Amino acid sequence: MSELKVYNSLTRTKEVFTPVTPGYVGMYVCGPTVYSDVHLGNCRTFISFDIIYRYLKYLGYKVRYVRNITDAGHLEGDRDEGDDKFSKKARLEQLEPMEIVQKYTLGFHKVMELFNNLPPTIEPTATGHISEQIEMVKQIIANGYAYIVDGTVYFDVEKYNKEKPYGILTNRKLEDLLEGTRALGGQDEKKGRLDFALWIKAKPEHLMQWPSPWGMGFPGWHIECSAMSGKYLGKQFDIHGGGMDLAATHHTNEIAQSQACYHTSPVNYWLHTNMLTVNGARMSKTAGNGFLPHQLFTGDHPLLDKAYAPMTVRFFMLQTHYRSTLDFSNEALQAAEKGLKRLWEAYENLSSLVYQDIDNAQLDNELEKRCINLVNGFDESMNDDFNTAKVLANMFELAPVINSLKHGQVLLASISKQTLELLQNKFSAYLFDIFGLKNEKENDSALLDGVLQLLIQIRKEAREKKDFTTSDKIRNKLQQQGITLKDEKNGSVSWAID
RNA sequence: GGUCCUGUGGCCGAGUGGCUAGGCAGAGCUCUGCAAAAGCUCCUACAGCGGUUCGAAUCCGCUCGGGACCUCCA
Repeated sequence: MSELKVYNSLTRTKEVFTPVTPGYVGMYVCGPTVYSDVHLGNCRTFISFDIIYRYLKYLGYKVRYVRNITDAGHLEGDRDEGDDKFSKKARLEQLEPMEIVQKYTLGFHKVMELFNNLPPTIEPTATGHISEQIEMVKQIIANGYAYIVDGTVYFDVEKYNKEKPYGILTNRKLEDLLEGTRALGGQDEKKGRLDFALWIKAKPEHLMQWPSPWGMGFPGWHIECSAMSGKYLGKQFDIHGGGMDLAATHHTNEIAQSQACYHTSPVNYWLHTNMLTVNGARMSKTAGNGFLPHQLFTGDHPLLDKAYAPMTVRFFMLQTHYRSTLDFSNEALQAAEKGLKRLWEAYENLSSLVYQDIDNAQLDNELEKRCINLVNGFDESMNDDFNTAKVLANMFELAPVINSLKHGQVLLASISKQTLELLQNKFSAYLFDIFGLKNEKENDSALLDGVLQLLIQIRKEAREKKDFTTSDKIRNKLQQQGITLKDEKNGSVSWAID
């Protein structure tokens, strides 16, 4: 089998993945800022990394997956004045800041569960790691890369850049960055216009503030990830992930902070997911074009024709590579819904096949070989920077083969028992364990099936008497209720909920 | 302005220089009391113009279009 290769933003190439400690992987993903509902763009990133997490586990790695909850300190805009988002929202909703945090953290977890994302192994909060952040800031000051102005601590970017390339992650030179930076207000305190705050002095009216060696304040925008990844994954760890929008500022500053503190590059592989777009423009909180998950599940949104199930959305996202932009549209979602249905039917057909060793002479070597190649292609594609779309294409190529085996167009003995088992095992592993899909039909109760079996029996008797009026009535009425009856080749009848 | 990404058939989308990805939609056929489902077949595209090459969707250059980041955002 091939080796796992991942696209590393730091080097802008695909590299063979070699963890720091053989057999173990440390992965940090930037989590949500919990002052409002997560939108689908946020969800895309978390789903992408959920797949990556699941695949690493499938490969046999023991993975420590850390995803933070940002619940402190983010300012509105690039200013040293102004409230943090939690205080502002708290005033609007007349709640304690920690009530806001609680509310949206619970909402976030609920959404992650609906999408069937596995929880991270550690989910640390910024407010729970204030002292770690303060210690890190102290160390950066001690190392000479930060300065204090009236209770606020700034990182000295220009000094840092003399030793290490500050813009390494996005391939930018400091001069270019300085040129591109617009003059913003409230920057008089800073020595350099790219300098960013590690610790921010709080005004008396700030609701969230903590004591520090520099007075009452709150942590800067980027230090929490550096402090918490360092604490749980070490000074140098394997994978750091997040949305592409975080690379230029947040991740760039994380690298600088960790270098300045520990004198080591914190992350070996930087993985960035691309944006979800609506009509070609990026979905974002501030642009107001965000879809909330519940709007999608209920269809309650002006741009949506109907409701879509969480698994349809998950599948929709799997059809595109995580580093490509994905455009959100009704047409694309409907296509995904139908495609997923077809895949489930193929999977159900596959699982129902029981091998019968009738005659080995009927083995179709060509078909056998084709099946094996397509199945082995699953791992090959995933090893190529998690190409989920390619895996799905192979599955769809196998679907007609599976369906033919089931419906008798092709004899089951055309493939060997081992190959059938290989298909069954790999489909199951990929659909459930790696892609994290679940069959929403599973909720169907035994009771419903019992009732339908009765109707199917009555219809069968009617058909035997050529009483098609009755038989069609049963089928049509059930269809109106959203239940489809299918007369199979062998005379049995199956049913499905649309 | 700077740093990048991107342009694939009606739509969505994968793509390692040579072997028509795949899905959805559409058309025809087989099966069937009729449907549905399933199977088979058809629809062979790579923004434009040059270049490299025996051979380019894939590499290079230019032109045009779209997008992201440089300011909180996954």
